[in-house]
Amino acid sequence: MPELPDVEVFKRTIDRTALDRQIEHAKVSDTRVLECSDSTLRRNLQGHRLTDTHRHGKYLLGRLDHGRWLLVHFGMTGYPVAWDEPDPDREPDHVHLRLDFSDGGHLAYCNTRKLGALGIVESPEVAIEEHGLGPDAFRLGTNDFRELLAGRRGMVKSTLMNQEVIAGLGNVWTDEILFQARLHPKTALRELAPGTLDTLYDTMQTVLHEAIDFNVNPDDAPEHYLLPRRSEGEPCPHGCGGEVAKITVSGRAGYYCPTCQQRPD
DNA sequence: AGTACCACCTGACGGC
DNA sequence: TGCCGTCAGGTGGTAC
Repeated sequence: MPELPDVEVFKRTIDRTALDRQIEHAKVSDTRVLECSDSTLRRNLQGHRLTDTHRHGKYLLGRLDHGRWLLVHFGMTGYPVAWDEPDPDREPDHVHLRLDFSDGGHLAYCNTRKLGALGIVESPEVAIEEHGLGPDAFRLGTNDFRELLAGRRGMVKSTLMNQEVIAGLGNVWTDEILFQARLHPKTALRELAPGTLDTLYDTMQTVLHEAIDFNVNPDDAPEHYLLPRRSEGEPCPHGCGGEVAKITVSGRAGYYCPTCQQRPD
């Protein structure tokens, strides 16, 4: 599930627990998510420090003190875990990479489903280029947003989820944004008035920032959020009296309120 | 260009 | 209890 808000929360965890700490040892325990060799990863980490992090969409990049960057993608089930217990083997489940700091702390990359990525890249720009990512959803203005979507003929949900257009939105947060903007997921972009696109942009910014503020924890979401009600038959969080329904858009399961989110016609 | 579907992978959950 | 099918959902590839 890690999308932009989740990865931003992960970034803050890593900033708080790992920056400027000497990496004494890097242990790779699962090579299936590596985009580089095991030895390249270890060689670039051991004896070095992370000095800064940068998030682009769902990717997290950590600058190392030699200038190259650690690239991390969390896939659907990835997350970082930091702990300070002296015993490095008391680690969480599904660890793929564990960093042991010289002062005794640890940071692990965990990922149950092994759909993710770890690698070493020259720069964030190179990584963005190689993965064909559009601009990050937080680093574009309302004019950029309108221009990026202008001339596209797809459905609004599919387009927002397309990382080549805008980087950061996945299934869950796209649904939330469309619910709050009261747009049907299958609305064709070309049907949207420019003013509606501006509203959609504002909603996207608001929802993503709020999500980070409540640490992406569904239990802490505001009352009017769809997030804790992502299943068929749940009462509409806008209180319209309708029920949450499931819809398939481009092969992805989406949730929405058929009463609040009508297709324009 | 856009849609649809599959594969990757594994844990959770519902049905019987 | 326990097996089994289905779902989850990010990315990437293919077919149309």
